[in-house]
Amino acid sequence: MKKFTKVMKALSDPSRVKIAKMLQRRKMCVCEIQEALNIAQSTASKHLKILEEAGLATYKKDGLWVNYTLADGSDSPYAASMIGNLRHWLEDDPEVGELVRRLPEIRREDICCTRTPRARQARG
Amino acid sequence: MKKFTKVMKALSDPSRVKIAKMLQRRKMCVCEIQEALNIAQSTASKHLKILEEAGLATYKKDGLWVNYTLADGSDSPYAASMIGNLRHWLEDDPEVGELVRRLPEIRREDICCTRTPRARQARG
DNA sequence: TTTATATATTACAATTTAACGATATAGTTG
DNA sequence: CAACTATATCGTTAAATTGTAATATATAAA
Repeated sequence: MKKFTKVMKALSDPSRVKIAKMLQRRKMCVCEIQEALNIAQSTASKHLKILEEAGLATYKKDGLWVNYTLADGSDSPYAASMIGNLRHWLEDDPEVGELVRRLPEIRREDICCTRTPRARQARG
Repeated sequence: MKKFTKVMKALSDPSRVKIAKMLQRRKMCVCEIQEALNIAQSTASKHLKILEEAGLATYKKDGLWVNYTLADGSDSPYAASMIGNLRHWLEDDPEVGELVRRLPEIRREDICCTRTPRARQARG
């Protein structure tokens, strides 16, 4: 029961649904999601944790970066089913559409590394 | 988006999931659900309203009684899908099992009508 | 080893939710 | 119409949720 309601709760928040729909397109790091949704970093991180604990998302560390992807559903049949459904659900939602349209412009190289003096110097 | 998250939110509460699993077996009035879940009448009524507004349940009035059933899903494809999934999901959940086992003993005639003097008199 | 940086965690304010008792409403019965 | 009854709604309270800034952690680079 808990395992089921956890998946439902995870998908009951619009921000998390949007994250899921973006991860459906490509892997993303926390700062890319923060940028795409225009939310605080801690907020993005927390949402991702909730998705992960429901079995809807996973991550792989790559140095400093943490790449989140949609889970394969092996953790939870409920999550598996919802991930499958979300492939076609909400494809024509206006908010999701706008997000997806802007997705190519959301690149980690433009977001994080350029913000500090040292980083700026590094790229000239 | 809202229509989707509404379904998810409705099913993110254990009491409402239990109600859905009971309605899967048979139609029920508010006082039967109140009795089955051992909750206040106003609580049962509110849960049913949330399920109804998500497109997961409907009701038909029959005199004083209001019979709730699972919806046919025509209101929302998301609700339709979840109703379908819930047919097999959680069938072996212990809490749901216990509820379903006790379901035959939950009869409106034993619950509501017998509580007042006049009702008692009416049935001798 | 010091500095930088991407992410996670914590602490807290604001909002939402769930539960209840009390009351209102709608329909029934005498 | 007056009493009764099943359900809905309202007002309140406690708990959970959401979002944020501040801080901690882990990894990389100098």
